[in-house]
Amino acid sequence: MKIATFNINGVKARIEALSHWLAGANADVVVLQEIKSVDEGFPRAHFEDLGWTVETHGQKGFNGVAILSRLALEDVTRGLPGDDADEQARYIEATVIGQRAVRIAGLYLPNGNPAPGPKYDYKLAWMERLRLRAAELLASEMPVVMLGDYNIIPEPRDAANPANWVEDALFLPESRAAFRRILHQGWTDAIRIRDPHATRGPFTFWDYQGGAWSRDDGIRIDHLLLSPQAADLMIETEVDREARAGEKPSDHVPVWLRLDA
DNA sequence: ATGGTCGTGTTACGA
Repeated sequence: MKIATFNINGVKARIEALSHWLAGANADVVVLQEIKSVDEGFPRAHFEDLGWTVETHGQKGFNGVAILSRLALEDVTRGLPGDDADEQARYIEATVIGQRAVRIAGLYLPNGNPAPGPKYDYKLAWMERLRLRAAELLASEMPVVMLGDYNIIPEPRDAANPANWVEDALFLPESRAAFRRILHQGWTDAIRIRDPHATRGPFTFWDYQGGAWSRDDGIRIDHLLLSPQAADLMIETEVDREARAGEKPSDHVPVWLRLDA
């Protein structure tokens, strides 16, 4: 089972780039972030005609997440538990039925800038809610893949120029500590453990501004976290870096893994 | 030193 995450930065603007990547990737499940669309505005029929089952959790203008799957989905839930007043569409879960059942959590973690401020407070509160949900997912003892745009640069080696990020919500010590607090529950950072001693990257995001892509001034903020039962099934994991060089690209690239499931 | 690029849905704001 091949499972991917892709922050597409607007599904309507990215139909061609996304369809092109899907045609070559041969993924079974894809979680999308920043669809920037309400559910009724998502080009559902386009992807259904290409053979995908589509589940969306959108809102007007910003944010929004979705799941595309070639395999059957069960028990789809929308929204991160823990705050009924939170109206931002950033979280969706489903169980994918392959050779085995795998629980998938697709997330778009708040950016949090500027920090300090209310947006940063919201980011940290959201991460605490994610920590509580992550603990429940681990307790299920299922293979679980919790993946998406975490808006967290875990370590200096995950940025080409870490000094540029020291006051940014993506890299502040409190943000990184909150991410580690979740990791240390027992999750595996798939891309990192593939190459534990890497000194640079691999990056998953390059800003549109200032020629960041051409200078390879990137950061690693899209992550795949695996429960122990999922980590035991991992075969390979990769960043599809070349997607950033295509026509009208997202500022993020897809990251994926293959499970023996 | 400054401003720089996208997408959405209007011409502001979030990233």
